[in-house]
Amino acid sequence: MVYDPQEYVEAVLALVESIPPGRVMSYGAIADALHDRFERGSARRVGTIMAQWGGGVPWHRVVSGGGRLPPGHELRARALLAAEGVVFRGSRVRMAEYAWHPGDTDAGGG
DNA sequence: TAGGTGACGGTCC
DNA sequence: AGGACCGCCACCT
Repeated sequence: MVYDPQEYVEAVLALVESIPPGRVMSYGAIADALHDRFERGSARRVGTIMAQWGGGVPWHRVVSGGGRLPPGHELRARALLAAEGVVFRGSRVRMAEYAWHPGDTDAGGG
């Protein structure tokens, strides 16, 4: 299996773009989902990728495992998510309701 | 080849 | 609810 870092980056970005509005995915969930097709990858790597090339995708739908928003973009992400109907639990997203993974329905927890 | 770095994740207080 | 600590891992220098 030939592994190219650039290819992994594209896969991450593609997966982020597939996240339905009003739904979120954690860095770890993304890494785990891609772990099926890439032997390399981790939540850390996904975070680094988002920091560098996340500008062209719905980055606000990617949050930490605990539903926390990306450092430096908390206000921005919060506003964007709120506009999509995401309800916050303090300063965190309620992962139990909004967590999404490939293959799941696009309907939210409601 | 070795060392530093970071949009993480879970635990402990 | 908030903050500090350690473990993890691939990428870059």
